[in-house]
Amino acid sequence: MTAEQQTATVRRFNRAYTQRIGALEDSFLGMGLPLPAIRLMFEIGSRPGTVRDLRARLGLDSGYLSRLLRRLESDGLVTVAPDPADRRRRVATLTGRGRERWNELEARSEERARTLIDPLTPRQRTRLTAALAEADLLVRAATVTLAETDPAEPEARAAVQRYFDEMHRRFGFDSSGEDIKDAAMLCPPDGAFIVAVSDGEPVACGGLQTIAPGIGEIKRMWVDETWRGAGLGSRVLRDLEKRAAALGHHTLRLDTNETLAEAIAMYERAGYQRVARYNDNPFATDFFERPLF
Amino acid sequence: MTAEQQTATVRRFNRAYTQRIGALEDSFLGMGLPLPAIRLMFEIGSRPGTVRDLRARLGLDSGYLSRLLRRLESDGLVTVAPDPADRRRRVATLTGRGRERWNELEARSEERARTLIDPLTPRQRTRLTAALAEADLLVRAATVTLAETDPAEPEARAAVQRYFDEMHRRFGFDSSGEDIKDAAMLCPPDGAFIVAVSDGEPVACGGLQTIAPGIGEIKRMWVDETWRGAGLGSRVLRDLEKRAAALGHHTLRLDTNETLAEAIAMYERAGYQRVARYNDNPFATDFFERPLF
DNA sequence: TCATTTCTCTGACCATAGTCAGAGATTATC
DNA sequence: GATAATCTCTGACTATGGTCAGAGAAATGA
Repeated sequence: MTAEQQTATVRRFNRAYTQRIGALEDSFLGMGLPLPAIRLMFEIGSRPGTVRDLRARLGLDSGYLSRLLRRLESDGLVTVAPDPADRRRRVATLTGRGRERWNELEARSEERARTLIDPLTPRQRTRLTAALAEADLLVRAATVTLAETDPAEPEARAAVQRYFDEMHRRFGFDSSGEDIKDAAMLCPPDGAFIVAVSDGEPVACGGLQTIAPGIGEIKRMWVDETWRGAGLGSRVLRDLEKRAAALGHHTLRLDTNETLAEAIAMYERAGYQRVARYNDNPFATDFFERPLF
Repeated sequence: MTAEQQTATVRRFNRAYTQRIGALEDSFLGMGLPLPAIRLMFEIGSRPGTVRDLRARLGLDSGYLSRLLRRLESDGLVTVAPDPADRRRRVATLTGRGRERWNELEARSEERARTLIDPLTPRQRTRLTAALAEADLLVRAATVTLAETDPAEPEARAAVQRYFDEMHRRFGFDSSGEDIKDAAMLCPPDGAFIVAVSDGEPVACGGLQTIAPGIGEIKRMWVDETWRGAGLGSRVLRDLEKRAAALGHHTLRLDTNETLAEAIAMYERAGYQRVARYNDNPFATDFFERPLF
C-alpha cells in the first residue's frame, strides 16, 4: 500500500467515524447538562482530583473549569473541598446524587457503544472489536511523545522503576545502586535518556551511554506490557541510535537476558547481531552489536 | 469476548480517538474560515450540488447553510447560481480561488492524516491502515439503515438495476420484463422489498414474494461489491425471514446461479440447504430451502 | 388561472463554549 | 519576615454554531 493509499484510508475512516459518532454524542443532550459538564462528570467520577489536576487532564481554561464546577456544585452533583495537603488546592468529588447521575451517564455511554455493535452479526462484532482494539493500540502508539528526560526526573525514575520491577520478576535482576549509575551515565554530554509518555503516564523508555571512544551502549530498554507490539521499542531504539550517531559513535552495543524473547526479536529486526560477551554483567546472557553508518 | 468487553473496546477506542483527532481538527483553525464553512467547502469541492442537496448531505439548517454560503460567496470562494432545470433551486460551485483554497484544505487534511501514520514503523503502518479499513467497513455496515421500500421507488429501482447489471455481467442474465413482475410481487400484502441505504446510496437489497400457500421465495439479494464481508447480506436475509414468518410462511426457498459463490456460502451459513429444482428459471442452477420456525 | 407547494433567503434570536485579566487566599523561597 | 509564586475564583467579554419564523420567487396541480 502506498503512502497516499494509507492516508486515504485514514481520512476515509475519519469521515465515516466522526460523522457517525458525532450523531451518537447527541444522546447526551437533554440530560440537563451541557457536554463539557458531562465530560467533567465522567472525569471526576472515574478519578477524583484537584482542580489543577482536572484542568490538565481535560485541557480546560482555569476560569472555565471553575465555572463548570460551580454549575455541578449548585446542581448538587459534586462537592469541592480544600486539599488538606495544600490548602490552595481544592479537590472535587461526586456526591451521592452525583454518583447516581454518573451511573446514568455510564449506562448512556454503554448504550451508545451498543448501537454500533448490535446491528452486526456475531462474526462481524468480533471482527469490529478486534480491528478497533488493534487501531486503538496503534493510534495511541503513534501519538506518544518521545522526550529526552533527565534520569533524575520523577517521570524517568518511574519508568526505570517499572523496568527494574519487570527485570526482577523475570530473571531476578538486582537493581541496588543502579539508579545512581544511571543518573551519572545516561545524560549529556555522553549519554541520553528517552521517556515515551501517553496521557501523562510513562509507557516506554530507553537510555544511551558511552562505554569507550566511538562505542555506545543501549540500556534500560523497556515497553509497558499493554503497549507491546506497537513498534514503540523500535521507535525508542531508532531515537537513541540517532543520538549515538550525533555523538560520533560508530558502534552500538547492548546486553540482555535470554528470558526477554520479545526484546531479542526486536533487536534482531533492528539489525543487531549477536557478539561475544563484552562485559561482566552477571544478569546478562546475550550480547548484541550494530554498526552505525 | 463478552458483550461488555466488546462495548468496553468500542468506548476505549472512542475516547482515545476522538481526543486525538479532535486535537488535530484544530489544524484547520486560523485559516480564516470557521469549521462548518470548511466542511461546506470540502463538500462543494468534492461534489457541487444544489443548496437542498448540500443541506441533506451535511444535515444543516436551511437558514444556517444559506448564511454559510453567503460567507463563502463574499470571500470569493464559491458562486451560487440558479439551477436551469428548476430555477427555485440554486447550485453552488467553487470559483478559481475557491479551488485553490480547497487544494490547501486537502493538503492540510492529508498532512493531518500523516501525523497519525508517520511516527509508526512501516510494519505498524500496514497494521493500522488494515485495522482502520476493516473498522471502516464494519462501522459503515453497522450504521446502514434497512428500510422496506416499494419496488417502484427510485431508490429500490436503482438497487435492482445494479443487481441486474451484476447478474448480466456474471452469467448473462436477461432482465427484460423482470422489473414489472417485481413491482407486483415484492410488495405487501404477500411480499416485501428491503433496501439498505448508507450516505444516501443503496448498498444492498433483497425481496420476498409468496409462491405458494405457506411458502415464500427470496429474490433480488444483492450487496454492493465494496460492501461485501460486512454481514449486510445476512442482515437483509434475516429481516426478510422475519417478515416471511409474520406472513405465516413455514418455508423459504431461493434459486441462484452457481457462479455466485459468495452468495451460496452466505445462504449455507444462514441454514439454507440444497434442494431439487423447483422452478423453470433458465438462469438458476442451484436451489435452496429453509424451514421457518 | 389560482391555490398550493417547494425552495432559498433574511432577520431576529439564542445556547454553548469558551478567553482573559485580575483579585484573594495560601504556600514556598530567600 | 518579606517577597514571590501558586492556585482557584469571579466578572466581563467573545466567538461559534446554531434555531426559528416568515418573506419572496418559482414551479406544480386542479
